[in-house]
Amino acid sequence: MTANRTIGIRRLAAELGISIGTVSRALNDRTDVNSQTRARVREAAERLGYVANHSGRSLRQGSTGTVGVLWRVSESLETHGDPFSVALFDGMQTELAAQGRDLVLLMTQPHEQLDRVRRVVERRMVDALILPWTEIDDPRLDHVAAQRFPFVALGRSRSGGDHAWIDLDFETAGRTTIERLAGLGHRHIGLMASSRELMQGAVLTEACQAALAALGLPPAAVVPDSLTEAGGYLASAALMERHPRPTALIANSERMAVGAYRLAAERGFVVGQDVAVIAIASDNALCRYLSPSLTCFDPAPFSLGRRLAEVALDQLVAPLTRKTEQLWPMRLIERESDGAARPNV
Amino acid sequence: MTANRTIGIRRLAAELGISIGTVSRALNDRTDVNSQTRARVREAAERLGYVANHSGRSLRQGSTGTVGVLWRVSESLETHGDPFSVALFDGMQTELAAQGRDLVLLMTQPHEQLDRVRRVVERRMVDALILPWTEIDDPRLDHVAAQRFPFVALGRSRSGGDHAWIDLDFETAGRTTIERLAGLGHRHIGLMASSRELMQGAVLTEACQAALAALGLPPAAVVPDSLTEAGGYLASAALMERHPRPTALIANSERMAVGAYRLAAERGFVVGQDVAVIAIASDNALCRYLSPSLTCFDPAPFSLGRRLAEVALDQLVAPLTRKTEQLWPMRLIERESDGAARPNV
DNA sequence: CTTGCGTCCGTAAACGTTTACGATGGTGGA
DNA sequence: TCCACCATCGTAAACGTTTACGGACGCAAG
Repeated sequence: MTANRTIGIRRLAAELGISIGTVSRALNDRTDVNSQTRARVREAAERLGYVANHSGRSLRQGSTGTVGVLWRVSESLETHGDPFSVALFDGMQTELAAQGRDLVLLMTQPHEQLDRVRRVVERRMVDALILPWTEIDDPRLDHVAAQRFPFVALGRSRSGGDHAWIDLDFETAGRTTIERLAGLGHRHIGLMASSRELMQGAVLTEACQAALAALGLPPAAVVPDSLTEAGGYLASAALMERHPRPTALIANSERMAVGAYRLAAERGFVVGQDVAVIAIASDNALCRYLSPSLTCFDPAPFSLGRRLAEVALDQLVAPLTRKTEQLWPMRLIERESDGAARPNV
Repeated sequence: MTANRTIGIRRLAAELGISIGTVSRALNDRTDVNSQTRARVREAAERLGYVANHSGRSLRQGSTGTVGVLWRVSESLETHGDPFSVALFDGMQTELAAQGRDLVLLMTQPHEQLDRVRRVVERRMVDALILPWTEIDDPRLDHVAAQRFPFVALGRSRSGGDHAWIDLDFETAGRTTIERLAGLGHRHIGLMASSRELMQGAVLTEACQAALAALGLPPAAVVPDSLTEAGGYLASAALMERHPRPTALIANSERMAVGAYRLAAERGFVVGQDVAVIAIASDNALCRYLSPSLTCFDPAPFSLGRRLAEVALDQLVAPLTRKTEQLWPMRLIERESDGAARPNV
């Protein structure tokens, strides 16, 4: 193993006594190259460990062969991680790798998100963007849409024009949850929604209220807060002060549910008996090992990631023409945290 | 907002009536440019939204301004996530952003890791690599070291020559754990180590045995398995068959501990009373919300991430000369899963 | 024998930067 | 007056690819 500099295409061409054009064509599977020379080139490339330089290639063809996904990492950080996102990314990576592309994870603090998007778009650091967790008015979407940059959003939004999106089916999940709780005899339901900016909070709230109205039940008491444990603690505290006191709580994240568990324990309520808790959120190990285990949903995040990557690549070939708009189903996972309603104290 | 193509440096130069060389110098804070022209260029760049193209720049200067980190995502995937890694990455991102660089997360399935490293190194897709979770004989380290590619490993290894590394201080953690258990009266201790390939398993095992020997206690029974819940279940099952039966179990990951919890429940043992459990692993929400809550360690992963990024950049400026070798402390977090020893049944 | 066509390959021009080098004009000292 | 020097800027050559264009050659049909 010589300690030489990286081997380039001309070094390889010189080695073979042919021109760099032919080498490039051979490696890129072009038709106008003899199959025998192609084989020779392939062999030499393999033998010398040649791999095309990434910067050179992407400079020439104006594309990087990568798709970027934004990852807001703030609230994940209460030493909690983010199982849903991890599975999502794994799905994306798998799909992209199958197409010979790479996934680039762009971690950002929430307040830096727009700046980061700007830089990435202007510098053309990736070919397309995947933007998770849309807000009702989302400057990120507005920006990429205005720049005609290919992207797909996880979640709907008022922003970004009629862009491609996939969203979790909070409508069905909300209705399912309400019907389930109603069937268990619950009449007074509290909803811990996400903070007001997030689109999913609005969608979920509307879905739940509509389902309650359809059943002739009184509307839910809604308290928005952040999707964190602290948020769930505060929201549930506010809800449990209401009269009549809710016998069931719906949380928009499993961490909020954890906060509600903590509050319930402090107030002497037994989750699953005195108060039912259902999380309209993605299942993970934490949900299983809480006691009582938490009833929640499974959105099959790996598959969702694959699909998102697929749509992102679609946008690449025909930006803004193929508008995917898709609701993604979530399967209910029944556990122990929700039970029949008890008469209020 | 015109729907024009991306604005390049010559467009910007033309707009100002000066040459592209001057524009480039102005934006890159070179000395040989009039401060007045510099200001004009700055203003125009801001106004027109110019940002240097990433491919062009990195092609020219032979560096990408990014640092890559490998993320093996297989075992994280039992819908669990990976809180430790997330915090680690966040720290890296923070440190790199402060230096005007970017972090690139390279997700890979375990069996693809070496190929991925090869491609990334050859194509010069990043300037340096951070390689977590070293194996005793680690082909990834051998490869990057042979290519003289700047990198830092999280964990020691027999491979890679005398490369830069930072490792969690399993020695101290192991000793602390053993002394704590011994103090509680435990005599027979079972150790669920990682699978044999991983370096940390070997280090931890040796540390525990040494600490036991120093106290005059019999060596621990060691059963290696994967760092997953399933692995913990199997390992603890094997350990609890031993005679004398261990009154305390040490797990090398919090997921292994979860597996042990499950086995204990099935066999009618009460964790924290019949059997003590300590995880020599990074704390997270799951550890807190298990019942009983899990005694484990806090390695301050955010700071660790920052430090790793720092060392990676060190390698960049002086590859292979500044050899950082650092043990990273872990703080014990006392919870409910370990208690005084009971006489065996 | 010419013409035409198809196959294969070499030439060279891009892609958007950075930077070594040289040119220009002005200023100060001898 | 002349020379040296400095500040500032333009020119052009890289960086490593891909690809449009055209040339060379062989072969079949006219």
